[in-house]
Amino acid sequence: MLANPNVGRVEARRAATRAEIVDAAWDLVREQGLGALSLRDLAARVGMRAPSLYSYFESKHAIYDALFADGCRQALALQRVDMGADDPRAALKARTRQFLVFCMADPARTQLLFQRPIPDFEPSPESYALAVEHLSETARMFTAMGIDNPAHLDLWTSIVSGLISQQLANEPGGDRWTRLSDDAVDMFFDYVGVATKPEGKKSR
Amino acid sequence: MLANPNVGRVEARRAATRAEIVDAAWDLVREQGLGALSLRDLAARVGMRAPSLYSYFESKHAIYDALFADGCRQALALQRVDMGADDPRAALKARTRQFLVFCMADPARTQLLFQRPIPDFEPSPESYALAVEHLSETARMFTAMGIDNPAHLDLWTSIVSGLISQQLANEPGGDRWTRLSDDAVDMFFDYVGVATKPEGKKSR
DNA sequence: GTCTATATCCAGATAGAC
DNA sequence: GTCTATCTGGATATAGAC
Repeated sequence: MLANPNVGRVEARRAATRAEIVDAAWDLVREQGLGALSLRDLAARVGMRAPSLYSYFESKHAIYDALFADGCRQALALQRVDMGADDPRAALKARTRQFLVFCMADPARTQLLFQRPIPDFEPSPESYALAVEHLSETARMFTAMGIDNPAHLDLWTSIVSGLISQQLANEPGGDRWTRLSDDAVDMFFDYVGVATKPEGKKSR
Repeated sequence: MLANPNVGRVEARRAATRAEIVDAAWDLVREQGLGALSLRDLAARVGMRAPSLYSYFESKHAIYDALFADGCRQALALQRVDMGADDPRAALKARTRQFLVFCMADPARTQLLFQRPIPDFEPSPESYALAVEHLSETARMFTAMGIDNPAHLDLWTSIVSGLISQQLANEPGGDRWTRLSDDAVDMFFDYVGVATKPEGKKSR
């Protein structure tokens, strides 16, 4: 068989259109909420009619799944930027603030990624793997800090998710709960008893 | 005007039917989720047709509102049972366990009361007052324990809501997070620094 | 690939007879 | 108060022309 140089081009075009649809879907759910996403509106956003979307996604669930995967990749990318803090306590504070900003910046995305908002929607295994990787990354960070008790990791994720859910449910747009971020880290670190500064690391 | 003894009877009948509808609505949302509540199904449960519900509630939102108020009253009733613990730490542990059982027993109710699950639904002022009362009751308990910093109350509500949201979102029916209840209380109490046993109170 | 047209189904709410 | 019948509007998804 001969190599067909058009195959790559046409596939790239398709991928670009899919990405355009996903971006438009983010816009819609940001404006109207996760549940309000309709294929009609979404198609209109990208200059199509609803049935044409089926050329790119086999169902509405597949679109949610693409959003889920996309959101996971955004969260992972954020998690990989270096925060430049050597002290574990300061590092977790910085990381937590960063994560809360990420979550508050787009409540619909937060809902989709970290809550269970769409009835009958479950991410595909491939997308779910991205979510697992996000948690694994946190687990690695905890191990590096000397926190190896899985229950402590669960306790921590629930603290963060509590700040987020209270903020979003009771005062979206405000900071009554998110501003407790540093206090939450202190409370948690005091409880699990990790050293605030590993001595003899910073200066050589 | 003469007093009409039938007025009371007919109103009582109406209230009873309303209560019957609310109970049937709880059954439905427990089985199928909050969002799946439809007037047709609800009417069928109580042996009616959908339009007849409008004799008892002026809209679907009014039904959600009645559910919200009813759930608040359940939570308030629970909050008022004496837990028989004099030590603040033990008291909060007992109270928290009780609250988590209440929440896990009916995830749909928990969602309705403590999250923001129905688009465009906001409880009426009268119903919302019940929710405020529930929080006030917790605040009173905290004051009695010597915790008067409002930020600490917010921190606590977010800890509890975090345990609940993680448990419901990631492992409904399990106890991976709810079993951290006592640890959470210890962590919190250690941080806010209240005395575990107020001395000279127990024996007189 | 995209369209029109349609199938199918569902929802909440209202009109008016009884 | 309850019903039938209907209004109005929405949804996802499919068939088939172009």
